[in-house]
Amino acid sequence: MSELPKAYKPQAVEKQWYEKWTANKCFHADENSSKEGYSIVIPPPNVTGILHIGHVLNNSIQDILARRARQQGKEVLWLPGTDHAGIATQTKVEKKVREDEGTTRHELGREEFLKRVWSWKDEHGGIIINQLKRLGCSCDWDRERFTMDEGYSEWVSKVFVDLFNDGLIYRGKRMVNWCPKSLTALSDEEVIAKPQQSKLFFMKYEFVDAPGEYLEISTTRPETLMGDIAVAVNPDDERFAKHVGRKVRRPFPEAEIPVIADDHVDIEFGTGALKITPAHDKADFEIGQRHDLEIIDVLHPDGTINCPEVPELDKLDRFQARRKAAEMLEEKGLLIKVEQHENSVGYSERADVPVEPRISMQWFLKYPCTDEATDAVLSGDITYRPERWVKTHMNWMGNLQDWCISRQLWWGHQIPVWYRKEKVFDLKEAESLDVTDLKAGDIYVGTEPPEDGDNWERDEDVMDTWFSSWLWPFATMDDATKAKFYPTTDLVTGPDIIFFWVARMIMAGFKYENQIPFKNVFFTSIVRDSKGRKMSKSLGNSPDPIDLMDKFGADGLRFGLMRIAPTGTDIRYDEDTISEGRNFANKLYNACRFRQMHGTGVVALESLEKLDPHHIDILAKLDQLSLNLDKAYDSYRFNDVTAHLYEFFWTEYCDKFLEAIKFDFKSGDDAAKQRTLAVIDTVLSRYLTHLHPLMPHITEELSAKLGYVGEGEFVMTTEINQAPVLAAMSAAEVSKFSEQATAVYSTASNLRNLKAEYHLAASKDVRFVVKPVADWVAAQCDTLITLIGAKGMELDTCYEAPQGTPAAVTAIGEVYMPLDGLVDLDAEKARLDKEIQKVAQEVERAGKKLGNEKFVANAKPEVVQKEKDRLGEWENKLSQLEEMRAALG
RNA sequence: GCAAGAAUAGCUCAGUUGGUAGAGCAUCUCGUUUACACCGAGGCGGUCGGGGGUUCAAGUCCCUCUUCUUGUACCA
Repeated sequence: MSELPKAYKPQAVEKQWYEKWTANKCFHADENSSKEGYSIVIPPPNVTGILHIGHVLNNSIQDILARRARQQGKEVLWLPGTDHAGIATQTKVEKKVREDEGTTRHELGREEFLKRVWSWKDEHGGIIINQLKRLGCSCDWDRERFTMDEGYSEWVSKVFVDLFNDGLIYRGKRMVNWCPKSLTALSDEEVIAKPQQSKLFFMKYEFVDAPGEYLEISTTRPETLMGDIAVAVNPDDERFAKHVGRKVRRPFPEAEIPVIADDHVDIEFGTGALKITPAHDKADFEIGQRHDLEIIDVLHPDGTINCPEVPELDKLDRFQARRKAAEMLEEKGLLIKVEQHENSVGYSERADVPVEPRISMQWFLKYPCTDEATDAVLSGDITYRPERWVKTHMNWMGNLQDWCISRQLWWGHQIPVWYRKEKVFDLKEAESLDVTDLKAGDIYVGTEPPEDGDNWERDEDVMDTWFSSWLWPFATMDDATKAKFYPTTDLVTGPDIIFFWVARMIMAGFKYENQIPFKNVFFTSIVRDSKGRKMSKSLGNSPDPIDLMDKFGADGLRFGLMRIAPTGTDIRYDEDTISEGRNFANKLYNACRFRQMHGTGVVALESLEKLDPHHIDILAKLDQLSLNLDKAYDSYRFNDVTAHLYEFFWTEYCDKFLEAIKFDFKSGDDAAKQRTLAVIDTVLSRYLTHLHPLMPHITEELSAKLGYVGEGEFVMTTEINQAPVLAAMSAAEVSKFSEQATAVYSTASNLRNLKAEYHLAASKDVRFVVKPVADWVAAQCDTLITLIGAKGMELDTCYEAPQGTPAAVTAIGEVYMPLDGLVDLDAEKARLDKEIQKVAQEVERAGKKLGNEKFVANAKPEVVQKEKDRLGEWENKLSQLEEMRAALG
């Protein structure tokens, strides 16, 4: 055992322990184990993504749960993996292809492009995994999965085919969310509504039968007016009812369109007349359906105008076209005014551009097992923490829309549908396709390509990434693993993907495994910056966790983050909190270094005989810590876990206990020293085990260095010892010692205070005289001297203090601080008066409360008793203080 | 609009059946005594967002208002 350096350097230590754990297969989950199973599947991060602070929070919690479960003797599976992240990854690679090769994916062709994506994946796919390892994550890496690996892809196809055969998947022409940048359809969940400052254009359409007479219309999208096929008014709108059935003139391309009546139109909004563009607005589309209106699409997929009849606008970008169309209206004298108007616009989650409502042929899924999934959450078979997310979940479940699962991308699971070549055109243009079309023999749906493949053409689209993710809890496991570890125990994820992922996994779980996929869902907080903003790359406010680990260590980062990880709300990220984690690691390290300086070899605690109050006290607090941790873990209160660990070690162990025992080491009494070392070893070895889930590396390091864990053994694989250390001692005796220790500590605090008031904080020459309250005080004087930093402490029941001797009433009795030549009578009088005033106030307050009959009658007996005890103490103190004050004249 | 959450010390946050408001950081004063200055001792700092109510007693329960966050709906 080598002497430890003065400050803890986590970097090398952490790396070394991770390697040791891996080499010894500590993370391996044995599906044949007879132990109780515990399992978590990781929310798979984007395969080419990099770690951000949200991942750190999320995965630290999972690691803490997994490590704690191992310590409780469970067989633990933490199953890791990554997600192919269709749009995000494809977009990245397209950009790279454009930059590096000056070409596009279409020029390269599907096969060549996919080669580029795979090599990008191979190049960057390991980054986030290595970052998780750096963090200390105890995943079973032998079971690492990827949503596009072979077995997983088979599952995805199988599920598609199965749901198709069930009639739950169909193809149809629908109004979908179209991303003009990624050139693909999106699900409703991938559209983010953003409030915007828009312009509301007021324009006028001339009545065909009455030239010079106009109908006023308001719109935010003049660039789509070429697609107008009608103007709608509310049938109850008295202003316009008479116009229904008349025709107005669309300005360009010029056309006569009818005025129709529809309830959807809001009389209050704008002019009360709504232009109907069924191709470019969801509501207009529905109105169009009701009135059997023609659909005129005036946009290209990329958001540019498709309207050769109006050359001024044709091929313009939609936003340029908006301005241009307004100008054209103005030139024609048809623009009345433009108002500022706040509305919200749907943005593509990935590409961050406004989505375009667009009619297009897509594959849709009717969700399976919705009833079972709803019941599972409502009945509590699946627990949500915080519970309020149940409501959010239910709001969504109650308003389910069919899921648009096809994407016009190449990177992903290609839809396993083939069209007979000679009919491919008809089939692709067909209004709808579903299981009934299989019978005609013109489409083929299967996990394997059709045998006469040359006669078939495969659907080009791929599936939404989430269509693979929703199978994650079971598609990642083989049968033996499932038998042991499914359903999984805990799922830890962010509430932002409750619809994307959590809710859908529950439905898939019921559909394919006939049961819930997980028992508890823990939703983490969202980490925000100090101004309360979401962390984002574009804002540049997202700290790099790797930098933080370089600076504070993985353990420090974990501990610091967990200290502020609440169960409910968002957390504001503050680097100072992380540095507290580093400081704590250093404190721990130095406390262990202090132990090491007093000899090698673990000293066993063989007996509780002859232990001092502060020994018993710290052991009692250790036992209490264990109980507190159980409670905090049971309720997933990680900030409580952290707070208990912090408080016990820093305040109770270091600030109080370690200071108190320094006298044992100075005294020269070897037996006393050995007893103290035994207590230290008991506390440290257990404490390091308790702390391990939060700070896995340093706890292994120190346990090994101090010999608490043998060569080839690990804290992480050691079952936690739950038996109380003080089991052999009666509760009454324990509390007697604890009270004595508490009295000593509080007296130390009082006397330090007294010293400070006389500017003697630094002086160690001060002597004290005590009028003790009990016999046991005598044995505590040496400890007190050490704690206070004083020269001596005498007991003298009959002590008569010289006039003006500073004194304090403490838990061990009246204590005097004789100061030769330093006595200032007036100062001491003033100090005592102040103290008396304070105590008198307390006596009055407690007296008043106890004088209140209703309080005594209604409050719980223990509350009343506590108040009585307090009053007694204050009164006692007051009379002592008054006595001392009287002695000064 | 609807729903959920939040508002406590200068900052970040605790405060679990109502019973004398807490921690860390920051700041100030002292201090390198055999672990640790990534430290120790001590101090300063709060009418718990405003207003009402219930109660002997409210940070905690109820009502209401204000501000913020997050969903969600509508948005021509």
